Amino acid sequence: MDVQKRYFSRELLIWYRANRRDLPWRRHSNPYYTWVSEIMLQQTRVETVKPYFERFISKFPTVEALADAPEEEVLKAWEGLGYYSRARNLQTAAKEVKTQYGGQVPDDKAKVSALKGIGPYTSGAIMSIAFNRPEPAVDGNVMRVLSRYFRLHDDIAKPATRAHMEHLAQELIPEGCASDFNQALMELGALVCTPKSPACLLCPVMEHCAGRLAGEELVLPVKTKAKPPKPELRYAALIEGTGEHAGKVLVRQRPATGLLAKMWELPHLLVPKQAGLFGMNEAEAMDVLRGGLLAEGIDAVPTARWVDAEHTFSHIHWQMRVFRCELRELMELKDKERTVYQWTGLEEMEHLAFPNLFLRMLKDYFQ
DNA sequence: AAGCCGGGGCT
DNA sequence: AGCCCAGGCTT
Repeated sequence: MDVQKRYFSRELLIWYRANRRDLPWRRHSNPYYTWVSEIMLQQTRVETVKPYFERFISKFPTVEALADAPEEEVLKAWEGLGYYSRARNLQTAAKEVKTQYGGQVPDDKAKVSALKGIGPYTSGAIMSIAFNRPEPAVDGNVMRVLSRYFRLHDDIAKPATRAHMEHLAQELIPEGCASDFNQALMELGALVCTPKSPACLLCPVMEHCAGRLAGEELVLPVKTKAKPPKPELRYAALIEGTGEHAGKVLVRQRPATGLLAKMWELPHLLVPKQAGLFGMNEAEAMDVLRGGLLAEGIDAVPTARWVDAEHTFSHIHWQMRVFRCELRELMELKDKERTVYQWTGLEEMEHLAFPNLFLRMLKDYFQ
């Protein structure tokens, strides 16, 4: 192995051992903790994950506790984190680990990889961090670091590039130090070799960083851009209860698959784009909403605009206009057309999982 | 290979 | 306000 590689592995390990962050999932060595943290850390920052991880582990301290929990509780514990299929896959996998492996995460790459929600990165992370096995764990941080240090111009959005990086990353693991080294690589990407303004002067491997020496630290890694999200206009209804439902709001549960699966929301409809409806006036908009609600068995009259809200997913941009509505009549709502409706106040919300968009609107309404 | 899945931080 | 970040699954 050449000097540049040896130097990298040695210096990075030394740096990490002096600079590793004290994180909740690093306080004890427990494969279940490693697993939960790695799933939460997919697409999510450390600072965001910390409080979720603490709450999640106190609610579900073991694989078995997670396997045996009601699904709604798991989803509720994930509320606000996003990518909710992660939570459902994690529980599915926990049931598998409970029944097939006696509740112990197996020290076996093939078995770990076969679990729901665990792909090449996460299996590598679990095998290396929890069991100190010399497996690569190549995430976005690692690809950025390696692209820069070795001055690789391959597009990191391409699967073939990831395969190359995995080979390189495995080669770099110092004998017997897979756990620390893989964490060191990711730690460097998170703290020093950051996407926007890398702190090269603080970097333990700056001297042999080919990207930096070529003055290319800001153009690396090369990555094709994602398509912009598709805009969607939606009209939503804030239907306030009366009588026995006074002080509550009508909410519904989303279908079991697809976007925001099984999460709760305000009733709303997608405004068809054809008729140039983006420029619809208020009265027309309320008419459209009234018709949409009626079609679901809700006889409610929109009375006034309440708030506008925007929310961007990776591929869709929601522009939502919320109207206050007066309820005239409610048909049999429970399980109607397989859609579950419920009146909710702050108390009921404790048990229903909402995406952040609606969570914020409802908290705002109730406070 | 491309599209589907949330949410937040930085400038 | 607009840009960027990013694993795994499904098609």
